[in-house]
Amino acid sequence: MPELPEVETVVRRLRAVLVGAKLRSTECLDPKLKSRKLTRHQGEVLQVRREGKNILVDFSGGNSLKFHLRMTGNLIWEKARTKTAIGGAILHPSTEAHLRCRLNFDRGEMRFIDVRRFGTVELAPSRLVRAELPVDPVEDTLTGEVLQRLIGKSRQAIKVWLLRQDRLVGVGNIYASEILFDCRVDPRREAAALSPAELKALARSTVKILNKAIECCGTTFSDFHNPDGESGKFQSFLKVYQHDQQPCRRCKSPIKRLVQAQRSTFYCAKCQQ
DNA sequence: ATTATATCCTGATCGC
DNA sequence: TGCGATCAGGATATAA
Repeated sequence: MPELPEVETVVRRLRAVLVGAKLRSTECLDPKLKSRKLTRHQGEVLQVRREGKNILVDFSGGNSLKFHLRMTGNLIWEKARTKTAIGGAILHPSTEAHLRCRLNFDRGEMRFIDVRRFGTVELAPSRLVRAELPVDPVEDTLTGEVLQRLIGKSRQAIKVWLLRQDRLVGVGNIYASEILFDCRVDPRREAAALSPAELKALARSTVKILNKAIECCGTTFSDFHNPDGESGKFQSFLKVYQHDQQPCRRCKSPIKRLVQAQRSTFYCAKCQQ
């Protein structure tokens, strides 16, 4: 489930292989994605970057390909091979079944693979894509004061609020639970009711957990892989997510699961107040 | 204005 | 062995 760390992992790898590459053609296998604009697009890649959970591939000529992986999307890079008698790249059968889009570059092929087909790709002018953004929580610029301003008078539970991409981009369901465990804040607390000290701790934990996850190249539960097909490593550092009934790492009391806004939340009722 | 809910999809898993 | 029900969660459209 790609959240900010998984998307950042993809962006870093794609940047290394795509900058300077020339897009020759694009083939959409999923009719849901097919657009004339997209399939006619060509050009040289200037940059690959991330805005929240969006992946932006900037092209010469002022347009950008904008990908969103949603739940199960993967961007896989297949380096061009020397021509063989067989010719063309060989696809793993399970991969082929969920191949939605293939982008042919001069130096290889990028494949957009997505089991549940929630993911999106569109072509948009780069400058429009660069519209003003919500706060990106990777940098130390996320402070308690900033959180306080963003939260305002919101009465949503803090766990639900953390998932709001219109205020703070990048946090998803897995990291929201992990962040709140790290700073010992109860996920059911009303956002606007958190004290300045709690907001400071929340800001610090958010930056800390997301950066740690980026270092680990993300979390792989079932679907996520980087463009080289490798899994993330952060799943071994998860302390509450999917740890229902297991002893808390700090106090040994059983981790609880609850549902907020139709999403699972995991927390320790004793540690998190 | 904010907040809650239904929807988009498919595969894995579970109970019968 | 299979069959239907349920769950997984990012973001948006719609409802309240």
